[in-house]
Amino acid sequence: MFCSHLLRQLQACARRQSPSQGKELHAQIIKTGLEQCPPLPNNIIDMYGKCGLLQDALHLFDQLPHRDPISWASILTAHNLANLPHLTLSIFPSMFTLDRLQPDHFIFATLVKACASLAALKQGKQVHARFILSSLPGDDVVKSSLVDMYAKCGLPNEARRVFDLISLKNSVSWTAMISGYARNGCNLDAVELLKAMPVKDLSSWTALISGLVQNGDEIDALCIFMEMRKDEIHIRDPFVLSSIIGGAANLAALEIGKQLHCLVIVLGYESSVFVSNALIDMYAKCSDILAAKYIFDNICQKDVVSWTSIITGAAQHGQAEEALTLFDEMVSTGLKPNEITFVGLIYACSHVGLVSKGRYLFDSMIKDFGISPNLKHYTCLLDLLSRSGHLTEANNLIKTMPFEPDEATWAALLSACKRHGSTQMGVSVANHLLSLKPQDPSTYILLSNTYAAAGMWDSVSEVRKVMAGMVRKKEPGYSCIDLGKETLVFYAGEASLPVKDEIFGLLKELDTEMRKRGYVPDTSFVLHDLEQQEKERQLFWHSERLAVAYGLLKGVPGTVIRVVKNLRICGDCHTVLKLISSIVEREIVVRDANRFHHFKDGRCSCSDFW
DNA sequence: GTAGGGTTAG
Repeated sequence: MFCSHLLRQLQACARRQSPSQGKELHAQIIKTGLEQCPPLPNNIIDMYGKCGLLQDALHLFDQLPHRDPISWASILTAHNLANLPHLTLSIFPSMFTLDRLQPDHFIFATLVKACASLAALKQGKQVHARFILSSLPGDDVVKSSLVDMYAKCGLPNEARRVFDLISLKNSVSWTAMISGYARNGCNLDAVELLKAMPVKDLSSWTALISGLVQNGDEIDALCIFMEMRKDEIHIRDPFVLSSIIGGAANLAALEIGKQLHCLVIVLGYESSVFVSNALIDMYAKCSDILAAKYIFDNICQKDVVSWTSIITGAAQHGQAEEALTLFDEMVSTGLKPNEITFVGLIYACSHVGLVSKGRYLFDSMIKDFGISPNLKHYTCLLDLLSRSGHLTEANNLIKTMPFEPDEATWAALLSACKRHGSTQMGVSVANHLLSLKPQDPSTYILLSNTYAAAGMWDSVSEVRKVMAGMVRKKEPGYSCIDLGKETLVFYAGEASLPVKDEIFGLLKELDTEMRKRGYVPDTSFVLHDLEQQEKERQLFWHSERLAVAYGLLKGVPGTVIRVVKNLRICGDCHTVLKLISSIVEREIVVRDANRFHHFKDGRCSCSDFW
């Protein structure tokens, strides 16, 4: 009787996830002498796991004289909950060797989940095989977990094969499969499956929308979100909101982002930390760093993602001191930074040339916070060193770091070689880069200019040939401007331009004023073989200039002009926009494929390096 | 005691 009362209390405590009450309850159970009375021990392990007290769970688990499959399921789940799926898989074999027990369907599902979160296909297949050979291959819950595992390993067709074998599909099975399709770019299959679902619930819509966002199909995600609103689905939890706000962030679509923020308020989800974190990131990526800070300041329970989002936001906007101050504040509140926090911090340092501070943070991350650096950390560090002229050190780093450098890593080094006039190293880096068959058009400009500077004309023409072959396949450069009442997309060149004459007139007028102030067009950013005058004409019609001109003509006077460009901004446009910002005394913010540029009073927040 | 849908990265 007393035992069942304690059992209920344990379960309630696990649901509330209250560690202090849990410990108290355990102490009470020890006092009553019922500690070994089944089923209490397994429930205590489960409670500790759900309250985030893995060490306490393990301590009790190790002391148990008689462990059963439930004890094992509880301790394995505790490891999954603590975000340690690797340990879930590595302690599992002791179930045979130590206790001579066989896994049941609960344990299979837990193991598959661990494989899914690690995207560990090989181990996932091993668990799948063992499940088929076990005496319980018909369990639908395990099958749903397998659907998710195959989807997360990038095999939606494998996932579908298992999905079709589920005898009684519930909301979880459908959601796993829809999410799997959407995440892997099978948008039509995902939409079709949602339509085929007998009872569509909020989870299935959320799975579709967030999968599309994760796969970079934000426009599709927004369309589906509007369809969901039309269907009058009750948004009973904020999952879908944080997803779709992330979509607006990736598109740098400020007006849509603001509307979603309104929806958050209307639906009463302002207090969700997930939503607030997504809003911080959205406003930062939409270049409204003040709004991002406002959201951040108003979060009651800031977590590591809140801090990392605002630190990264400040860093991307060139506010390095602010980012470093925020970091100190974060540490003083007792929160532990994660690996992403350090990417933001080193990035911040590299943009203002704080070399020793950046190096210090890199070392401190390893020594003081026990975080081992990944490729992004090395790329940031390399960027920091090479930007500030430590080219030899940077070159050594790229050769000795324990990761294979990718296009962005080499391009960062090459860009620094160019800036610091190191032709010899530039050529050797360019050769590496070219052999990687780069995807980014601006990489080709960089390569061509490097070879041209070294007088290697054969290599220049080779670069141009490769470039000409791929340019038709690549997305053309464009710039968007959002004026609230309308959003316009401008492509380079003068064809089919709205208010063409007015734009031409304004740009011409500005060009005259710029030349008075010493502007000479830098045609090294034009890759095609053209006469000087024609090259200048090409620059004149670059999409970012058209968008800015339109903003000056049609936007509310005095407001910030915000432009989003899909490629990197060209060097000549960078010079031009600096000049324009001082001539017209307006702040212009351009978000290009890589970073933000705040042009104000003739200067840019990126310190002329991008 | 098990499975799905949410935020941060050059």
